[in-house]
Amino acid sequence: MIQPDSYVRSLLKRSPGERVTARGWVKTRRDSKNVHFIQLNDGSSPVDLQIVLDAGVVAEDTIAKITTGACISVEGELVASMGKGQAVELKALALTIHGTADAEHYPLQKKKHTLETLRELGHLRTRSNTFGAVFRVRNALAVAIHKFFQDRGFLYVHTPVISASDAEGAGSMFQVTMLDLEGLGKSGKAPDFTQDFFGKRTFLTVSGQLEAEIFAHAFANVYTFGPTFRAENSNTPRHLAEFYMIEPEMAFCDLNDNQDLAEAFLKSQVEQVVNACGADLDFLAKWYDPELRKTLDGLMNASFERITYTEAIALLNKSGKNFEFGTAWGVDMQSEHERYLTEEVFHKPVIVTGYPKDIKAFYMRGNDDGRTVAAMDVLAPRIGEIIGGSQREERHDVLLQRIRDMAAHGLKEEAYWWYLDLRRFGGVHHAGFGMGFERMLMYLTGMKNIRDVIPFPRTPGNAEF
RNA sequence: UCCUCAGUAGCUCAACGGUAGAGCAUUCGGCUGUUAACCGAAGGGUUGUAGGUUCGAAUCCUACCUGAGGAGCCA
Repeated sequence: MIQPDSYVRSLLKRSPGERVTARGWVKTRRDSKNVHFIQLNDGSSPVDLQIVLDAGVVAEDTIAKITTGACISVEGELVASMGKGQAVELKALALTIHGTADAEHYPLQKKKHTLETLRELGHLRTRSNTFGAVFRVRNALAVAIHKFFQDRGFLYVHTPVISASDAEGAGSMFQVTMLDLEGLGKSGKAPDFTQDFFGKRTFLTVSGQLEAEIFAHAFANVYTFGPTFRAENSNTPRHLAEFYMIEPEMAFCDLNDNQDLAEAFLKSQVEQVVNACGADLDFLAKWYDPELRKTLDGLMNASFERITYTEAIALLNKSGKNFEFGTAWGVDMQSEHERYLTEEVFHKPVIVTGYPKDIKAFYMRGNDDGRTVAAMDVLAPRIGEIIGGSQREERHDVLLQRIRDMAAHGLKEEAYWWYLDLRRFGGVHHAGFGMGFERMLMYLTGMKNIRDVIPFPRTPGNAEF
């Protein structure tokens, strides 16, 4: 295997004269009369290692097999480069071909492909420059998120993927069942879920929040970071059926603390990724979004605007803009409204709080005015809502009444017995939020389709690879 | 799910009612410490699928499939 000091990333920083072995996949080969140049990449760096292979070091028929996509090892000596574009290069003394890539059939060229084409080559797109950069940033972002919370003493909790409850009280969930669907269909009988694997209907989770609240009532500050699933038939560049979500939950926390944390969280992520993946961001900026660095700097340096929903509606009403959808108090804001606020009014992230309770989830804490809840949405330029959260309703009687009021929407009091118990025994004011991992990655990479920031996108009609 | 646009060579695209083309890739040849190298030649197509209109359809019409953008739902 490749040792830490032998990744291409490391080799590029080592000194001329060192004897090393490089391993990886060939990006391209250029031939001269007396010398061959091979661009080698092992996924560790957006910059390739240039291999210099003098004529005669390996047989002619071996050189013919060193084509784009082939996997090779090269032993040699690092030397100062005679050409421009790299400080050091590897002068080959011996070369091994592990796997050839028949040039007539290998689908990746050294030329640029469209992202749509690469999406259909999900098993090979990982070797492209673009997806190398994207997935290194994805890795760095995951590390940054853990570091942010770990530095603050948060406990990382794994909430269940299979769940019997629906955190929002509505929404489309993927059902998990071992019942014989084919047999049921033929018999015409209704399914009996008491006979199913878990003895009740179960689904893939849409959120770990309710379980995270359990942990917040014992560990104070906790966070989840795992996959979530939505069976909605959403066909947009911003939605996936399977995506990753980060959900911190904090006891002794009100909505102001929650906003402070969300803002610090977003800034920390950008700062850490900028520090860890500068070369990748430069590559992405060059090919996909010239404004990327400016956007990221803007987020790090801006003080997020904080307004109430009521103020937001007032701003929209007096904007003079001809929106496709009308704005009125009590109606949720549309994408165009959110974009107007972040992109045209404030030119930076905006935190909107105090939404009407009728358009928000049952667990959000009721405000004293009786008609709004302590909810918050963080809206960012270009991608819209990146974080949604709230202070939770910690008053047992208020929460119980809210659940009963929403029975018509399918909320079952008995299903939330343990959630209500948290308010009966040692309850405390608490708050939290959820952030879509891929949405944040779109922001960081400048990628405009969410399918290009997750290794294997799951969308309606597509579960290839 | 709704609206709009697009499916032509391996890839990126042109031709928009009258003989289907280019660049890149591939193969072959040449040249050069090259930088998504360069120069020359060759091979490569039932124009997404199924119907229809027409003397004639890649081009017009219908349905379906696939992809993209916008909307809704949301993270």
